[in-house]
Amino acid sequence: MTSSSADILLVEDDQRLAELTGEYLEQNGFSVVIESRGDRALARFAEVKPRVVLLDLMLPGVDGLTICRELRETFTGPILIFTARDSDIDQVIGLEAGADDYVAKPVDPMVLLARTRALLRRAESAEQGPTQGGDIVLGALRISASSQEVMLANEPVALTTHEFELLLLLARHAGTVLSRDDIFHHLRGIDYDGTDRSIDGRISKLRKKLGDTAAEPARIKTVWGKGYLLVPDAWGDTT
Amino acid sequence: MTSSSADILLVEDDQRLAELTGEYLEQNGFSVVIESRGDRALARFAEVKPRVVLLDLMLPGVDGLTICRELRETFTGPILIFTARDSDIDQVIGLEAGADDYVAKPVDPMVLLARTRALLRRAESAEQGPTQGGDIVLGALRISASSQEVMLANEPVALTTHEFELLLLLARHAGTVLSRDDIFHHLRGIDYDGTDRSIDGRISKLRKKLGDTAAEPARIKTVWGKGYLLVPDAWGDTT
DNA sequence: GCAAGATTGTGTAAATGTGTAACAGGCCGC
DNA sequence: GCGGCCTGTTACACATTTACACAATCTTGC
Repeated sequence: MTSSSADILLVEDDQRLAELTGEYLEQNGFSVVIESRGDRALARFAEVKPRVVLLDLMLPGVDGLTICRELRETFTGPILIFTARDSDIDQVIGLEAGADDYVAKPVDPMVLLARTRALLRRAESAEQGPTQGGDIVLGALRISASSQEVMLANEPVALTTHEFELLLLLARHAGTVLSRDDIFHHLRGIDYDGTDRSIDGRISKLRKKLGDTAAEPARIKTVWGKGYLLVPDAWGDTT
Repeated sequence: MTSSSADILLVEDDQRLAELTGEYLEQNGFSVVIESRGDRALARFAEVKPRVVLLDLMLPGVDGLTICRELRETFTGPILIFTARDSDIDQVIGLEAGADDYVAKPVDPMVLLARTRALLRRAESAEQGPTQGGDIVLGALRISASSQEVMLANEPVALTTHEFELLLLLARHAGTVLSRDDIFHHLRGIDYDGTDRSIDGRISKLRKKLGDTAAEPARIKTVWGKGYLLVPDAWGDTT
């Protein structure tokens, strides 16, 4: 389940090309999963949960554009189409199907890498949102990123560095479920191995310090099987 | 004059090409400002404050890449480079200079339009925050994909992960019959074996939690021999 | 280098979700 | 109305996931 997550899902039926490309991307720091069958692309996507999808259109059996559209129903991250079908009109159709980029084959892996990076750069910098730099205020909760201080109802809350960073992460994405995998990526830059319970421990401490209980968590909720979620409006009045 | 704002800043020294392209973009709903001199691009940018910059690299006097880098220091929106310099390595350099896309000249205005739209789509949807995209509202039913929360008539409905995903799927395709096979594909990525009753059970629980009865299902209907269907307008008034 | 504190990993009981089987009906063509 | 197939519902064994205490390891200030 969470066991096989990766940065990039590469959907390409030409085995040799796929492996070559995948290797190049991996040499440059990405983890890659290759899927050669179009009809399994969606299933594989659900399993791998990649940050970006590289999609060949010419797949046996299934139309790549259909995959692209169906992906877009659930996936907000970047989709890059790379294909031999390279007329102007094909490009337009591909982009309107929801793709973010459209590259003609044959494509130098170097170019693919540069474009993938450009897509991720944009998608993930935007993800952090405009709250990035300064303070976050949610009702009576105030978090100052610069001074590493947290105030709740005008009382300072003493947090350790990691507790603070976890809270900050949750607050930046307030109202969004963050999986343990997300949390590991943001806080440590590594994949979650699926067994580690240290996040749980940190959440537990955070809840205690913020006056929340696991039995009836109003502020930091557990979304079973998914992760944790900071509730935006459960922090009392701004005073 | 200084107040002249526009959607697109087009930096291109070939007068004829610039006008042709600009016209096409304007016909498609964008306001365009053309700047032919590279050394004035930054000043013009500050004046126009466009949502996106289309940048030719081969400008007399100034290096387009330098403009791109300098733009990036203040501009977070999309930059698209279109140029005659089209080797792989040029692309990589352009993208690493902070550009979001790199297109070879000559380029069909249609393609330029499609790519501009794709860039804006991503840049501006991200700007609105992550909660925006995944929400579905049908009358008094509100589903938030990002927080995995369901509200019915302003009351939260407690659903398990699978119940939630099933409801989300039905709601995304509201008004369309989804077969068990469709549901299996979307939720588990595998074929329906024809005997599994787990979907039925989940539908049953969903109906109960959403105040629907199987005898007279107004909200989630059974289409006999086909599958299930979420009725779009059976959820009461928006309140 | 020491001690206090922070961080990470592990074990385990408890909580929660899930498929399955079984039975009771309902729908359909004839 | 009849038989065959499809669906609704529920209970329950089973699997998964979580909370939290505790121990091991790592930092940090002094």
